[in-house]
Amino acid sequence: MAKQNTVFKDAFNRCLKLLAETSSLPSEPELGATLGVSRTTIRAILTRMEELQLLTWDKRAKVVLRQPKPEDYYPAEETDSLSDIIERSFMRRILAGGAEPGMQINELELARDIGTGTTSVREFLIRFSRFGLIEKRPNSHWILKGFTREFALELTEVREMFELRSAASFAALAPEHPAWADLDRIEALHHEILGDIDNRYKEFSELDERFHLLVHTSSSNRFIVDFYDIITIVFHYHYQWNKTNARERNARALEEHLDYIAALRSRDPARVEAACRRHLKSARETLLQSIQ
Amino acid sequence: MAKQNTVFKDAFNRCLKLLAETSSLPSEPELGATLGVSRTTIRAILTRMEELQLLTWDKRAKVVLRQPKPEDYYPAEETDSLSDIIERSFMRRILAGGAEPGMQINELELARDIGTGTTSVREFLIRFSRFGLIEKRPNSHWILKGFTREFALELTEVREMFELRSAASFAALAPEHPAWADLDRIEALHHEILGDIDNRYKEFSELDERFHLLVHTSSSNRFIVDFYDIITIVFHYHYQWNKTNARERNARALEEHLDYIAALRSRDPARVEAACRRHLKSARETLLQSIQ
DNA sequence: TTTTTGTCTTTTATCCACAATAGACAGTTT
DNA sequence: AAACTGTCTATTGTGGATAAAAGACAAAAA
Repeated sequence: MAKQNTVFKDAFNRCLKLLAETSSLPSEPELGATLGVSRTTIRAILTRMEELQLLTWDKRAKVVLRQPKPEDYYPAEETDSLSDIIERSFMRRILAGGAEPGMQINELELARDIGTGTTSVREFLIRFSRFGLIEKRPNSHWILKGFTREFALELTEVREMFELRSAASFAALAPEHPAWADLDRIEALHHEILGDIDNRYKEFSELDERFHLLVHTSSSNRFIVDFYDIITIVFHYHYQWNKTNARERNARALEEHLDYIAALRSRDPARVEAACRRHLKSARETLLQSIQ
Repeated sequence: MAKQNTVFKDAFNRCLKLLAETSSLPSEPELGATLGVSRTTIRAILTRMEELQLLTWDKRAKVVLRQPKPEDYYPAEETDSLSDIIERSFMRRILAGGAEPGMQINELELARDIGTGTTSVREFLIRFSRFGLIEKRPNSHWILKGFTREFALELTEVREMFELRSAASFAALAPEHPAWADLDRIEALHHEILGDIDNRYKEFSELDERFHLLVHTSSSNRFIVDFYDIITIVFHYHYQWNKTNARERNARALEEHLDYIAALRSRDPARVEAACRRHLKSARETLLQSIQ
């Protein structure tokens, strides 16, 4: 097959949820805007819905006939884009499987393993190479540089440089800048999660990403913001892998965040720097600890 | 054709130069190591040389029959790898041609224009995207973000952060570290070029890259070193494009480098920082000036 | 006039095929 | 024994084909 229709399937599933809430659907362009797909895809969705007798569709009239049933949805594993699948397989191999630094990575073998063509694997590896974990030998294989202590130290060194600078710009933002409102919402979520930490500590990872990304964004520097992708992917897979003491670690990080947020609000550069450094230091220690 | 044999042609040309200097060639593995290619390619080269009656080849005996003539060489344009060709075409389009920020980039059109397949163009764009000049809309086109003033400012901001830190580490290197010897050679070249600036000012660009890369390398941080690629490519194409006052600009930069080098030698952090800042400031001004 | 729909074209994502290149291994030479 | 060559296999780089998805444009409806 030339192209997976995951965009269609995913949009179809999301459209089913919309359908559950109304008795008729809006115009094709409007649906497209809502679901973030083109009209071509919308029309394919409507056609499929008609087939399933979920609605009648005649030009503008889209009348809902019945509520969607669980079997109307496409299974979740069919809605993941190929690049997501490749990313997950690859990260599992290099993080979980005993992947030694220096190991060779073979495009063909990886592709066979995942059950996909080589082109997609190749493109993934090229994209992934900017994270500094693999390196290409032209006309030959890739080399795994490995998720080592050095990697973590180099990553955190740059992260700290960037975040200190971003935090300083954040504190200097005009009071009417929308970032302050985002910060309010994020702070409120911190309190919520801390209030029910035993049950909700797992939500930290996502909140952490949101918070730090907000800080980095205020640098208004594409290189700084883009770099945060590396942090995100490393921490994302890392949290999945290393779960020891997650509750305590997250509770502590939440407290540090609150301190950091208060410092940002004070707009006092020295205080911002101190709070930021304190949090980054403990984030680095957590990461290093989990490496060996 | 499935794959261009540019590796063969380029290695063949380089092997001709080796051949001009001796009466017989070394073993296949040794030749391979010298030219940086596999034995398969070496054997293809030897076969071709036999065909051209440049040598007789029987197992270990490779006797040179005659000196290579100019027509024995493959033309230079056939030895460039496809990705280099694509890079050049692309940079010409976006730097020289009236490429407005926000413009759409079309893989198919670009491929037709360059006379190549879409796969190669696509892979180039993915690799190139880390330079922050283009951005992908999934399932759709790329957007040119443009070589704008903001781009230059964001680039130099990060560059300055990284270089200040690298310069500080450089000054702290042990005296026996090989980087000091590299620095000596680079400094000597500075004096040579300055001594004949009217004729040799064009050599600055390459020397500049070598010097700054040496400094960045001493950070021992892959992200900092990798980032220097972006600087390199931007300045590389930029110098080709903007040549006004090149002689004066380069002379001034060479003087600043010498000052910077002396500061590194002094190992005095304050002096290093001052010299580094001074040079980076003028480098930034030069870049910004040439943008509009 | 503005938005929507029907229809059609273009482009992207992906697989596959094949030449170029790398690399493995056994036998041969020094 | 160590290095080299002959031969063979495996992998990479690249063009081409095709379904999915985007998007252009005119006709139709509000």
